[in-house]
Amino acid sequence: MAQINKSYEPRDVEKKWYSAWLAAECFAGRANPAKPPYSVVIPPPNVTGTLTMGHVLNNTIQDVLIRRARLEGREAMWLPGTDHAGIATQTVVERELRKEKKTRHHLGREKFLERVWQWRDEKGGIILQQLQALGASCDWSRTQFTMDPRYSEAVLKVFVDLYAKGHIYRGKRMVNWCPVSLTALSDEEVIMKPVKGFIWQVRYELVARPGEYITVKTTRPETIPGDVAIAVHPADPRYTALVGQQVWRPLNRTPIPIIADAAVDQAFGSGALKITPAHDQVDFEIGQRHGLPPIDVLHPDATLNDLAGPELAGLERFAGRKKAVELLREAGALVQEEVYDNSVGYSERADVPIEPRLTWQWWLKYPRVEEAKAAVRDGHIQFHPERWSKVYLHWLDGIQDWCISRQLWWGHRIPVWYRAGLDKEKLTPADLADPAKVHVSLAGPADKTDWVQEDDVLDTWFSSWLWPQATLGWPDRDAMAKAGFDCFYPTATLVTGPDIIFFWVARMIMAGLEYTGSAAVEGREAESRKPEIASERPSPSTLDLRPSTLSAEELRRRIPFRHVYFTGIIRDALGRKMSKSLGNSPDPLDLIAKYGADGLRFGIISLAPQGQDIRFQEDRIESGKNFCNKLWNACRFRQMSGDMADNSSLSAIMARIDPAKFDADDHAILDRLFSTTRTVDQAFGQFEFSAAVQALYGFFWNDFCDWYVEVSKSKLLDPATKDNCLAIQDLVLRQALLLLHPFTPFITEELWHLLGYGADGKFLMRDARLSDASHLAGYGFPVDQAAAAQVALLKAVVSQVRAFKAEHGEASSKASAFVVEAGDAHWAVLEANLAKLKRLLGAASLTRGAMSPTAPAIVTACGSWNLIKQLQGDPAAEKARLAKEIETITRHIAGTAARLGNEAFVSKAPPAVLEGARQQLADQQAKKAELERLLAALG
RNA sequence: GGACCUUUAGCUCAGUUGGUUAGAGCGUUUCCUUGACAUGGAAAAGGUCACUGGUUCGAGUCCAGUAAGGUCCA
Repeated sequence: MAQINKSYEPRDVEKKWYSAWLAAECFAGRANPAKPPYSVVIPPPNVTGTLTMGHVLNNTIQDVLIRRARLEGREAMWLPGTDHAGIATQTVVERELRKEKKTRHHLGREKFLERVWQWRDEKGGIILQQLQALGASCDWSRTQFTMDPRYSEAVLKVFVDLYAKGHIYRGKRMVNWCPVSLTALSDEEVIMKPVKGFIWQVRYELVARPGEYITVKTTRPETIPGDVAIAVHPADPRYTALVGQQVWRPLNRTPIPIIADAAVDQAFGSGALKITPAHDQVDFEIGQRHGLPPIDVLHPDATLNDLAGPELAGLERFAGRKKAVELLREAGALVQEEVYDNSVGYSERADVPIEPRLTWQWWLKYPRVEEAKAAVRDGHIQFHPERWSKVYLHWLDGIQDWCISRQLWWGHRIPVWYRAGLDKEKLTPADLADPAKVHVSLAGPADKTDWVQEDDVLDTWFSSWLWPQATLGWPDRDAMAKAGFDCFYPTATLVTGPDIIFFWVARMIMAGLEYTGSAAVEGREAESRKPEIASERPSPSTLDLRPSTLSAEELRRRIPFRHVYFTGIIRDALGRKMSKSLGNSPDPLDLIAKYGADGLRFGIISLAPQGQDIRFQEDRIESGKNFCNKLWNACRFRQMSGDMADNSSLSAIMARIDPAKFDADDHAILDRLFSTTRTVDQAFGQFEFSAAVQALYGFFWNDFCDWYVEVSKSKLLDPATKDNCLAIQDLVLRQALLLLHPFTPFITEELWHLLGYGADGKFLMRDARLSDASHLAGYGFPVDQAAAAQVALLKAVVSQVRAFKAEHGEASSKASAFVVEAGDAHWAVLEANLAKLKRLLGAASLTRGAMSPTAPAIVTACGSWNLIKQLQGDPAAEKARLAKEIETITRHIAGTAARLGNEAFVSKAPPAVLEGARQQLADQQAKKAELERLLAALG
């Protein structure tokens, strides 16, 4: 057996085992009727992404779950992959092109896409390699990409199907337009930010009554040329007389009407509102009601166009705003300029203010909204922490149609074809429903020359919402059988951040409910034989969304996952989000190099309690590393302590243990092993990973290393106890390695083999099985609670006496002499543990005898102790010390006595509590009496 | 404006259904290189559990309110 080095060096160990695991296909999850399945799909990182601390936390938790499931004997399968990330990826490649002084338009769509694929093949998916460094035990043979041909087909099939069912429609509506990326964004991709700006009061002169004005407030004077009306509330007495009149629009001077509309807020500003239908959602709706056509004064890149008038045309929008203010001032239309705190929507990706813009887009009316609520409300899907379900349900209550088209090239091109020669901008609802004009199918029209395909691609989330089922082969029956769909769907747990609860979690649930379950798949097959497009499609406004028809059983079969664990967000030490621009995010690979993957994993889990954001502290990662070193050295101690015996199985080790030879410490450590096993079991059940890690840390470091290993040192010298002690160490180390393995996979695998728990070709991670507490107890060891209590007593005494020594200036290692005055029972306990105690206390002698009045003394739970020093103690100081202790104990006695003197407490408190208090009082009084005796003896 | 979260030691956080003198890690101070580990050991100092009321024999824990900070939605 190889000798264990003095300190743990992670680098080589990690490399060695990861390749060994890969070579032995330890990560493979295969449908296996003999084992209960446990599956997890990775939240696919952007293909452009690199590993962040957020990924570290998220993927460590997934790996912990998967590795624990393996040890519990489940068929564990963790499915990895990446997301094509439309805008992000396209932006990366366009940036490369810019260095060559080119744009994607120079290349054309086809060449550009070739270029993107080339980029993907060369540089995409680095993050998956990085996950390997972290130890992620994904089944890499299943790696998926949302643009893979089979996956893409699933995406497009869903589009065609939802179109056929009337859930998808094309409409010219107000969207969030990103003037940098030149594409529509969904509401979820817009970040509201507070912005300090101005609001301007502008007056519009009445055409019929020169010199009289109506005043409005606006933050966007550059859009005034797009004004088509001034609106007031119909019940506003200030303006009733003016409704129907005309005013002069002050820029691009034209008469526009004053109209009345109930949507106007009378309390805002003057109560009059300028109506610019092309640039504001509310204005658009008001314009629609009054038959006022919008005037769009902006180009797609948000520069002002000719409709803005000659002075403004060509200006960038913020320059245009300044210019518009100048023009208004010159024209005498500007009444006032005020500082104003506004809330402005920013494009998440490009970080510029979005423009509300009227464009033709494809929209989805969500399927299965009611069922999606029921699935969570009725507990078929459980959120951890539970409170997120409220956020989820609230979003579903106010759900808006999803803008699924994007004006990008990289993505799933929408499978819609328009008859050549049609003006796409001018299609009526009737045209859109006419198969002779618009064709929707997977294969496309038979005669492609006569048709033109839609330019737009689908929102990336329209592919990732199918992730749990499409990665398992859906909807292709052969692929599903091969991937083990029936075994692994629904997946067990989704681990993700609450920031994508709407983007992704909710949508996956709806997609799962719509498209999985045996009935749904059968149904689809029947449907696909029908013509793709119904001749009479319901118009979107009258679409009859099907009521909830899924039984509870069907819901359980269709949901994509049973549990959703929401991680916290990793923040820096100041509580700020980690971001590239702030540069406050450490590189996880640096941390792995510095602390080891296991140290990083252990550290990140230990500082991530359920449901809270996490302030990152590198010192916690360092203590993860230190823990690994402690584990390492405890095993090293075992190896140095005696020859290795049969460790090949749990029962082999158990057979080496003879309970008849147990002393109190043996009982106590086994008691703690069992209770820690239970604690960890429970923590997993409640998704409390940091609690599990803390329990293991405390058990291993404090109970095992600080106490049991120390007492072992004298037990190992005695041939009568040596073998038993080694066997108990072997048992504790084995179980500790098993319990720790999900958190620290590399070091535990290494030690597993170094200590002979696993044979060659067998792996802790794959072949070992975790025994729960009741299974361990099944070996019939009588864990003696009285013995465990005795150890607790000894620990308290040892700690007290050590402090006593330190207080009197004796180093813990100094061989001191103690005289103890104790009753027979207490002395019996001390005597039985004499060798251990002398070692733990650094005592040259520990004898029973009468107290000396001059030597320093202390009252412990096991009698009174003298510390015999070469020089005599200082009686005055000793007196003062004892007096202070008496004062403290007297205070405690008063408190306890007061509680017991309370009639209500005595009559109402439970007997155990009452008895505890009485015992406490007795102990306190005894201690006080002893202290007083010592004080009196000093004279 | 609505909803949720947080407030406990110098810092970051635990504290499960209310029950002895409120815990951990890091940091600080003192001592110790003894044969697993200085990535270590032994000890010490450090808390009015944000605030105000209430329920209770008993509140860090339950209830109501206030304040501060944060997140999401509109």
